Amino acid sequence: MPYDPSTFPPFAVTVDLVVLTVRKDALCSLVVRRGEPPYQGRWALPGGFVRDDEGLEVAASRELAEETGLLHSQATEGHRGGAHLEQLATYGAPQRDPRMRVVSVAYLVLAPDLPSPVAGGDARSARWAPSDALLDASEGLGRDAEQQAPLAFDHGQILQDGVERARSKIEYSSLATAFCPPEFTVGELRRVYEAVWGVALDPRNFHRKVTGTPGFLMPTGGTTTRQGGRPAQLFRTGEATVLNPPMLRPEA
Amino acid sequence: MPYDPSTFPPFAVTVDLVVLTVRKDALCSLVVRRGEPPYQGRWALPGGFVRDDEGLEVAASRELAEETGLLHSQATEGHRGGAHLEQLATYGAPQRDPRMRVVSVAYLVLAPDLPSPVAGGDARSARWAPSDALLDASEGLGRDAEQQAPLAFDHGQILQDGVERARSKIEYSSLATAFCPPEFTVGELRRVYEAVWGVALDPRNFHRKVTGTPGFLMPTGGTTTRQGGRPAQLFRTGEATVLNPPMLRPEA
DNA sequence: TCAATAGTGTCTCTCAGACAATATGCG
DNA sequence: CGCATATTGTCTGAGAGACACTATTGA
Repeated sequence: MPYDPSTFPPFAVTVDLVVLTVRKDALCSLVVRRGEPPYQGRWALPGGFVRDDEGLEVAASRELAEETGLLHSQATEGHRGGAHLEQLATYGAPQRDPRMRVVSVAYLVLAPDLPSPVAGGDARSARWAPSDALLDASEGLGRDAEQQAPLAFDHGQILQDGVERARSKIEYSSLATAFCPPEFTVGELRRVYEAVWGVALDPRNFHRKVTGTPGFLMPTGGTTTRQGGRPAQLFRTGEATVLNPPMLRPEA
Repeated sequence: MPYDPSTFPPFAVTVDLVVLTVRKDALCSLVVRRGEPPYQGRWALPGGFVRDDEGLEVAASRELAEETGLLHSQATEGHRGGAHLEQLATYGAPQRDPRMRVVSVAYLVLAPDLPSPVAGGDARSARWAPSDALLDASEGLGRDAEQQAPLAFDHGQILQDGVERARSKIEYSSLATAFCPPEFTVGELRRVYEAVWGVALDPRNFHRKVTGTPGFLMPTGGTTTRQGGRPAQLFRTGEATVLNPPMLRPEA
C-alpha cells in the first residue's frame, strides 16, 4: 500500500447545474455571468460549493432554488409539481479550476418554461440561452457574427453531456412531461420532443403512440385552443415512468 | 450570497469500483475484506483515495490495476483488449463514512472471467462473490444459513446501481462482449446475457438476433467445441458500440 | 370560405417470440 | 446410435412509419 490514507489530499466539492427548458420551440439552458475571475464576464453553469453538512442532491436543490426559485419535487425520483432533478456525472480533472483542486458533481434539471426569465437570488446576471448556440461555441463552431463565447471551465462538456442525457432519456421515460406545465396537450408534448431532438415528428403517429401507451397521459377532461385550430384535449402526466415500448428518436 | 467560497469545506475524494464478471453462469462482483475500522472484517468494494494530481478516471484505473492486475483499454470509451470502465455515479451523504466527510466517485468495470481468483497487489483478501447474494444481504433478505453480511458503508447501494446499469446497458450496446474472452461463441455470449439478466433466452432467436445486427460480431473463421455438441463459430467484437434495434430484456 | 390544428383509420414493413427441422461434434 | 449444442427456417402478432381522411375552431 504505497499511499497513506491518513494524509488524504483535501478537495473542494461543488455542484453544477444543467437546467434545461423548452422556450419558443428551442431547447434552452440556464447560464449565469461570472462576476469574478477566473473566466470573469464569461457565461457559466449555475452552481456552488457543497456545504460540509449537506448532501449532494440537497446542495443541488438549494442552488437551484437560489438561482431560479424553482423547487423540485420532494418525491424520491418523481417530478410532479416541480422540476425533475437527477445526478448527471462528476468532473474532476486536476486543472479544471486554476485556483484549486475542485471536483464538481453535475446535476441535470428539466423544468417547464418559467414565467420570468430568471427570478434568482444571488444570480448576478442570468439568462436562458439556446443550447445549440452554447454547444457550438464550446466546439468552436459558431458562425461569424454574434459569436457566443464558450462557457467557462469545462462547462461546455458538462452541458453537452446533460443535453445528450435529456435527449436519450425522453426516449424511454415519461420525462418529457417535466418540460410541460401541469396540464398540456398532445401537440405541446410533441413540440417538446421536436425541440429536444431537433427533428420534425409526424403529428398523427405521435398522437397514436403517446395516447396508446398506458399510464403515460391521463386526460383531465378539459380542452383548450392554444395554437389555433381545433381545440385539443388536456392531459396530466400519468403514473408510468418508463415507456415500454420506447419513443424512438428518428435516425439521422 | 450567504456563503463565502474562500472558506470552502475540505472533502476527501475516493473512487470505488463495481467490478463485474460472469463466472460459472453467475454475475459476480469483486469484493475485498476490510483490514481496519470502520467495518473491520466486512466485505467492501475495492477503492481508495484520489491523489492530489490525478484525474478521477486515472485513479479508478490505478485502483483497478492494483487490486486485480486488470488493465482497461486506452481507448477513450472502448474496451478492446481489456476491461470496460465507465463512471457510474457519485455518493456523498454527509455521514456515509464515520471518520470524515468523503465523497466517492463510483466506477463500473466489466471484465472477462479472470484465470486466478484475484492476483491483486494490496488487496489483503479479495474474492469474487455472486452479486445476488451480496445484494440480498444488503437488503436484509438473505436466507437463514450462510448469511452474507451486508457490504460496508453504502457499498450495497453502489453495487445495486452498478448491477442495474450493467443490466440496462447490455440491452442497447455491445458491452456484453466485455464479459467475454477475445474470441467467443454465440452460445457463450448468450450465457452472459442470461447470467446478467437472470433469465433464460431462446438460443435460436438469440443467434438470429446477434448475428443479424451489423457490426456486433465479426467471425474469426475458427470454430470450437467448448460445451459438447456441434462446434460453434468463433467471433470477435465488431465495430458497433450501440445496438439498433436493441436486445430487449424479457418482461418479468 | 380558408387556414390551421386535432384526431382516426389503413396499409406495409420490420422485428420479436414460438417452435420445427437440420447439422455436426462427442461418447 | 443417442445426446448435446449450433444453425437455419417458418409462422404470427405487435408496433413504427407513411399517409388519406374527417373534425372543429378562428379569421
